[in-house]
Amino acid sequence: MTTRAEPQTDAATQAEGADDLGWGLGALLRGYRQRVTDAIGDFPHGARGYQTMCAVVGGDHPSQLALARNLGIDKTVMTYLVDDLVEAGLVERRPNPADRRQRQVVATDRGTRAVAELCRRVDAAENDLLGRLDGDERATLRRLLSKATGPAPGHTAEACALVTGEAEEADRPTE
Amino acid sequence: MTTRAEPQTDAATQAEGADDLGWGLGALLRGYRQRVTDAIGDFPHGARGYQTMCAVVGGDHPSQLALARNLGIDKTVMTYLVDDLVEAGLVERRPNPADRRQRQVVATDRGTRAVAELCRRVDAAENDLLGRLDGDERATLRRLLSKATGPAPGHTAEACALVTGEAEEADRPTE
DNA sequence: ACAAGATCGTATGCGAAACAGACGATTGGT
DNA sequence: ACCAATCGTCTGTTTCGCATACGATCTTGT
Repeated sequence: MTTRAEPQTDAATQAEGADDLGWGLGALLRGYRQRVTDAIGDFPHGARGYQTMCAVVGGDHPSQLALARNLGIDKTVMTYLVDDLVEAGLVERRPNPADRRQRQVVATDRGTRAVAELCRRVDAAENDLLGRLDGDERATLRRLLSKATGPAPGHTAEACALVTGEAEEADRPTE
Repeated sequence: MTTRAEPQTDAATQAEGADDLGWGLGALLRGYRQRVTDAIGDFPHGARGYQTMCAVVGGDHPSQLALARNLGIDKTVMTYLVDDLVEAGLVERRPNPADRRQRQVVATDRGTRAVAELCRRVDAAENDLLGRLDGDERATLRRLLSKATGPAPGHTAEACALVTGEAEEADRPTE
């Protein structure tokens, strides 16, 4: 069958080199989720719920859909995710006066305070995650990530969507 | 120094600042998966299958379990993932002569060629993903990711596990 | 050599999550 | 007033991770 090849061929090094971006991203995100989940304890939906709260507090999203797109999750998921946050008294759903189809998600005082508290713990978790990097490198990594993904979450949802997958259908002829 | 702008309240900026690492990682990984999925077409298990193939070709993993740990996926998933790769004629399962409990996964010639071909497309997809970054920045990002996650995938699986979440229980009590 | 315990791969069941489709409510345009 | 489009919700399907269990195999102790 001549199936076997030596452990490290040209294709091997090429594979390793071309793939370690995806691998590194995956590994780092895994570590992030793991540590954040540990850090925030029993928050409604774990790291996802926390990130949602951050987006609610940090940016002004006119609708649940904008929120969902920003975070890259499905709108049907956002429904019961917001449900649980409301039930926990962390956010409120209020009809957008400009367009009553949309429901604007705003944080309650308690929600804002909870996020501020969690942010400290998450910050510690992030520093733990990036323990192999010194201060300059951490700042550089954050800056490069931010630059690669586009403007910060809170500002222009449209530009963010370019990276989060929003413009894929528009950009891509067929699938 | 930070990319932080001025728009909102204390809690808002704090939230945004503390969270944009997780957000950036998630957004970038989403973009990566999206583009890679598009690029490789109907590969057995999409981006996951491709990454598995890369690990098979690039590193010498003694067992399916080592492979699964390296990629951060469950061993039960690895079973039928390898099943499908075998069925597609890309890899072969062979008992490890040193330990017949383990099944070593080796790439066939066809699998190696397929990976080499896919690597080119994935490389293009990655360059597209990092379109906002220039050459130096891309190299820096890769370097920082690699440094943050530990040694390269193929070499020391134990050290990789430190970041992928394997050693969480053993490592954390003191930290 | 034999028994006891640990490890690897596989099969199975359960719960969570993503995804697609459909529906009511609402908006804007004609 | 009608029609198309959008938003939020609901439902069903499929996938995925995870925990458990079991047979095969290795390791260790006696």
